[in-house]
Amino acid sequence: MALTPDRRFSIPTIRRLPGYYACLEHAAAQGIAAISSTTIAGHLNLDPIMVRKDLESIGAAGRPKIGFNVAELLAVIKEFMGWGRLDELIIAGCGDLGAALMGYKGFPRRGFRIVAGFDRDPVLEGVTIHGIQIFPMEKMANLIARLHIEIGLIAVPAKAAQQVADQMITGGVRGIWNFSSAALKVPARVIVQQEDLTASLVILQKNLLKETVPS
Amino acid sequence: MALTPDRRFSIPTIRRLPGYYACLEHAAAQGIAAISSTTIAGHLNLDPIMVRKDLESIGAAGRPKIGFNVAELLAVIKEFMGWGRLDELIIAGCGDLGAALMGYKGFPRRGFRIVAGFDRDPVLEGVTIHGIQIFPMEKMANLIARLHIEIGLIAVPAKAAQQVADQMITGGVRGIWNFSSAALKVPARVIVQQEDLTASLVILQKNLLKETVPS
DNA sequence: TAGATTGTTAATCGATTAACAATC
DNA sequence: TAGATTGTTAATCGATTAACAATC
Repeated sequence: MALTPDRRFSIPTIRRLPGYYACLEHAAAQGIAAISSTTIAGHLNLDPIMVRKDLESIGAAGRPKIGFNVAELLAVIKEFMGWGRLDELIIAGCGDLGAALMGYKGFPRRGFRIVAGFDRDPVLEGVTIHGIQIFPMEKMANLIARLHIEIGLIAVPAKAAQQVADQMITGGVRGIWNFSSAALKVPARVIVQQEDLTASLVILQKNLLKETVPS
Repeated sequence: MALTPDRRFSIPTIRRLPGYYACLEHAAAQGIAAISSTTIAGHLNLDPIMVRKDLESIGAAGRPKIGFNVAELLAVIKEFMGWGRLDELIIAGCGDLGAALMGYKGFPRRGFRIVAGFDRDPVLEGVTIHGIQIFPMEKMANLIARLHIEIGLIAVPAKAAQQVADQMITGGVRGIWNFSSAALKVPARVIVQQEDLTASLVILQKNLLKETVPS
């Protein structure tokens, strides 16, 4: 039996794609039809070879001397990133961070829709934030199951995160995007993507430090 | 002249450290004095060897048979991540996302303080969000210079991002944490850390997909 | 002591960079 | 055609994983 081609995608590549996309949108807005990997790389401070490798890995093809067709490339990235499809999410925790995520325009623009919010606080029950209704936490598992939601966002304090995760898993999510600092215990079949904004900030800081004190 | 030891830190390591920290805090709360790399790894679904390597790279030492001293390890991570120091930031764009970042409790807990917000909208002028005052955009460069701010957060729409970045650089920031999707053009000495939340979401999605269709 | 666990050295793996032939 | 740019194959680099000796 032939092995599935094992569609290999690398996480660094995925992280760079939004940059390429922004760059291409910019070019498209100026009516540019074709763009070279060198030009893209120049805008983003990257190696042109890396750009070509990334694009090749997602199935884009360019033409020697000409470069890559802008419209075509936008379409390929959009397809690969799944920005055409619509994916529904739910969010637990509608405090500051949760409310911001509910209103974050990047999600709908990229095909992600938060269909419901959940919060422990009874004051928020029935309230609508950015057009999304908030329900009591007890209803979460049931709603996840009924709507076949696959991904849940956790934006509750660290102390409550494990319990919330358990309820999400009971409902049937397969992936959790965890904005709390808690280290979640989940069954192997469930995937947790940890998001720690302070880590990003520290990386930036350390890079500044490196700049200041070169070896 | 001796080379500076070229303190090598790897970005993946930095991304994992908050997880270790959370795990250690949990252990500390239970009164556990020492913990093995295997235990930490088990909680976070990682390889114990990787945990040891990470800890070694930031200068932590354990003892055979015993493991790592919890309190000591917490201190080493805190020191390495710079969570003890206080670092001041400013933010441009006080809309949904900006306001959320201004209220994000993870920052003060980790020694980051947003000292001022800036927004184009005159309605917001003088308004205080989460205790942080908002100023008109025109005052940004001057305030950055006066307070010697080194890092600026950009949470404005993509279209306005470049102009805002230029003003930050005029003021003298050395690092920009860019939450907009715009590909910023900056001088070589300025470092941009791009944050694209939808990229994280796509990575989670792709991992779910991989789970479903194993080769 | 015996066994568990660290610390270190080597092997593997994957991502980035380089070299260069193919081609429009 | 000549030159620029892609696509591909090889080399390098860094991070992860493995093996094992040191040690409490």
